[in-house]
Amino acid sequence: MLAQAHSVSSKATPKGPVPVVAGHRVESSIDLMGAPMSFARNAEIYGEGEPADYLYKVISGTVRTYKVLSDGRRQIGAFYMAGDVFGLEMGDEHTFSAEAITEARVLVVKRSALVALAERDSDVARQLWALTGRELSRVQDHIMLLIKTAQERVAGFLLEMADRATHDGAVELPMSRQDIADYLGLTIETVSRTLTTLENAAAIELPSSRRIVLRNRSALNRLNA
Amino acid sequence: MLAQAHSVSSKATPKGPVPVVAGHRVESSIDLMGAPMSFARNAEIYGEGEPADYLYKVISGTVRTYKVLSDGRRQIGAFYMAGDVFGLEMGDEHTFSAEAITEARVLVVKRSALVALAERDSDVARQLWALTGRELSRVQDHIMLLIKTAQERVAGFLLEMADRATHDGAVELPMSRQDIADYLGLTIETVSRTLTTLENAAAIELPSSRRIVLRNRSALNRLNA
DNA sequence: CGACCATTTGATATGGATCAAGCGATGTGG
DNA sequence: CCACATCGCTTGATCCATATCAAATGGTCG
Repeated sequence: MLAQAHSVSSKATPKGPVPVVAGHRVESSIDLMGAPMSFARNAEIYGEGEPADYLYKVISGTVRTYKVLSDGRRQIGAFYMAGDVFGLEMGDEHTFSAEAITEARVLVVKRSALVALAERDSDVARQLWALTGRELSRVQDHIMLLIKTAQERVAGFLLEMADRATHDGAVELPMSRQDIADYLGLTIETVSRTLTTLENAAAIELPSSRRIVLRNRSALNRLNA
Repeated sequence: MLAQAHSVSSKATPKGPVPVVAGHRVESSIDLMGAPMSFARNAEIYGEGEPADYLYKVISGTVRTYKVLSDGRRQIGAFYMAGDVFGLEMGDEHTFSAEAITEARVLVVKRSALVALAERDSDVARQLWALTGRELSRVQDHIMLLIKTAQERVAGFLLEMADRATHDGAVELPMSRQDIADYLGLTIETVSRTLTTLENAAAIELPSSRRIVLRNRSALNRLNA
């Protein structure tokens, strides 16, 4: 349940003026209808199968969505960072679970309110459609990653993250090796080994395990096939 | 180019009353705006990167969408059969290529017309959104397939096809082993071997290579994890 | 009938998984 | 403030599922 999930971390504090997230004026109506909430590291935001009454927009921090198969294998569907919207469903249940990877602030928006608004405002309707469409291309790209070799998957992942989490010249990874492995359909050991291989090939540098400098983008792009 | 692609197969024959495809009254407005076209086996319907000015609805036959990586690996995104809509894009270019697997009849609908209509008719807008959403869940399911073992992928594929192409007790496969392999991220040999394994395990029967009887669904479902 | 193409089957190779230590950073209790 | 437990990550050794290479079989069409 949503209520329960929220109780995991903190009080909902809908404080006065809703914060405006950088860029993305396309989804302005979403921003205006939400209430900000905080989630602690590893807190559940919602679970698979729960009613999808809300959608979410990341203000700060990182969120993962995932599914767990009966035998425990976990597939991470996506990582969401500042500005990204997640949890928007066509059906009435969430098809993935969502957890905060880091301490995270998230705008929570009632879906029924948006859908009702979309009924009369074709602009809002288009925005909702666009969100679903953006998600679709993301997932399609993800599929293309999953058919590649380990090196290609890791290179692809690094390039993807480089566009989203670069701080003074280095990619800042908020997620663990296990998260990366479960996103790429590999094991933690393979991810680790592949990173060291890339480091030895002078394609990247690893100042620390969560901090990666892309030394040779074209080499990574080449792997990206 | 669309024009060129179409010339591959046959003349566009927009004959009088548009045929109404079984069920799916949800997309009625789409049905009403389209012109039927025929495509020969293996004919290209559109290519990756071409302008996405049209969307398509299968009347009969089967269509595959796919991408080819620089080194020739091909990933099939989906198989579309009677009633399925494909080629609907958010951007202005097709992100996959599309080909007829069998002789196919397809309703071709101008996207701009639909989008314009959606602007004023929130029902049409919702239908377009729903189509994108349906595609999204299909792709998400596909991802879950791609992280599994060969047996699980093939079992999952058979169950998926069973819901869409069963004729008097047998699944009728319109696509080749190569198509299946490229859909599942396996080789043709692995697909073939897996099928014989499943046959030996009495889970399926193979009267012919394109005809499969599901003898033990629960066994397949179990593999589906 | 013969040629061609799709599929199956067989033999071997290999990329990534698994099993198993080691190592470094982080935090906790004494 | 240090010693030690813990956790996340890396590295090493081995195994195995699937790929690759190769050939045989079967089905289809001119």
